Amino acid sequence: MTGKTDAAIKSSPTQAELVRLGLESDIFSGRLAPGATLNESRIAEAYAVSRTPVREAISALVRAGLVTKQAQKRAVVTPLDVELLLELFEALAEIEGIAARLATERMTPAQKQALVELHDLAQAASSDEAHIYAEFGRQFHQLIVAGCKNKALIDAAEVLAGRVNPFRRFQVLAPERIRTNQNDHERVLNAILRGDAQQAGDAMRKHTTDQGDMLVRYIALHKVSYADVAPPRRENPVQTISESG
Amino acid sequence: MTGKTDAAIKSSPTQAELVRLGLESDIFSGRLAPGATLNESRIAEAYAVSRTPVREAISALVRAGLVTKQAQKRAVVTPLDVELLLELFEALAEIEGIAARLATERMTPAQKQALVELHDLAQAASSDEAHIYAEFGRQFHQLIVAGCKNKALIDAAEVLAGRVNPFRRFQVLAPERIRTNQNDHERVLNAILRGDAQQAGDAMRKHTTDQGDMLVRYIALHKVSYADVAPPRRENPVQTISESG
DNA sequence: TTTATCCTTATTGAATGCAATTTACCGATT
DNA sequence: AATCGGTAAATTGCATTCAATAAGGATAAA
Repeated sequence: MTGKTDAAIKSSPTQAELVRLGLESDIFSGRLAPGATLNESRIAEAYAVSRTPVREAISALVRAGLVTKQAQKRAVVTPLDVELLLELFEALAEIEGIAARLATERMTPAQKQALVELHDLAQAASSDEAHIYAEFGRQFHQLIVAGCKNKALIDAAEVLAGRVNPFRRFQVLAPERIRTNQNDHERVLNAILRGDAQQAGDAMRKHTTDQGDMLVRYIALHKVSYADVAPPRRENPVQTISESG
Repeated sequence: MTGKTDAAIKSSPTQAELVRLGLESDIFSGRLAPGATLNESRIAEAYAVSRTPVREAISALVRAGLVTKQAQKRAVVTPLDVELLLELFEALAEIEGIAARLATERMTPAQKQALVELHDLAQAASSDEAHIYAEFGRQFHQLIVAGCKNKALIDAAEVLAGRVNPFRRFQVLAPERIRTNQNDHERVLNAILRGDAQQAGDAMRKHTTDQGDMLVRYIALHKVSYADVAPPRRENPVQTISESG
């Protein structure tokens, strides 16, 4: 493989897929805030592709629930809806609870060990930047969900976690909240190590429920309004993909 | 402006959406069997549209899990995979169990009444054609899931039920199996009416688990092989959408 | 000033065309 | 006979283009 077309980078991942990943990242990071409108042409320009793959990417995000769209109208990043957010967390809590229950009996000793190590890492990181701790927290949940070894369930959990993602960034992890979080995780972890599936499931469900309540309360208290989330008028900037080579 | 384009029928539902619904129906009915390949051009021809909306429809089905596709390769109707089928049913059973538990405390009296009536209707229909009873059974599950009043959970259940759908047609409902099914439903129904959420959830989960086991056993026993499901060579016919007016 | 209506522009939905890749076919070699 | 390679045909991914619809703004009326 020598020259080929200098534009063609690598076709294994489709253009549409690359755009999808880019937009998803923009949404998760808040560069595309809930309520922002998506302009196909502008996105196409930003990613240096035609509108076709952009449309595919957008419709994928619609199916994932991250973007909302009516026929003939502009796509918008799914707006903040406290009602729905609570429902998402309720569903996520139930499913993660199930996953934890199943994982207790399905994780290999090595996987349980990995979970312990991750927990300890998080403990050590808890004094560092909050977003570092948050990442460990996310991985903790992910490891447990993966432990249930049921693709369909893992999928469902990922979809829900993804939909909740854009709103997590509103949540500031105060040191005290990190402590609570860590205690919750420890309770789940101990139940898993003890082999008490029921208890693990219950603890996990309660933990995620609490997380949701906290987030919703934070949003309500700080009056995170539509305006904070979606600039009312101005067209939103779109991240340009960085060209490599 | 009287005539307009005679081809343009009505643009509220998108072309892509119409094609998606058509393909979905073909898959559920078995006209497009698991393992069959989807040819964009041919489908486009059959539906009298260009390939663009067809591609959108296909990628929607991919996201729903009904169709499988790798970049640059042909899309195929997701093949029969007993392993995965068991996982799907396990996940569906857990989620429907949760839904039943929540529904017990959230359904209005009117909704519970509707459930009772549906159950009685099914009872009466149980001696008729099996597929009529099957439809009532589907609705019974659907009413309960809807009763949990959590959009996210309802969504998750629908996705899973949809993925399992293409394989249900292998299952012949023998009179004796209908009896068992009806008994299961009655157990769930009684728990709901009694207000015993825990019991309703457990009964529901067990019921759906059993359904899955039955289906998988049927498939194994009757040696439903890949060949039965996917004609190895021949291109598959595609249903033509019926033109109205 | 506010509100409603028309008109212009911006934007989406879909058709068509082309390059790149995969699949199918066929003869050569072991 | 089966496997491997190479070539032709089929098929996908994407760009481009055009018609149809929605959004935005100016003008007129209240």
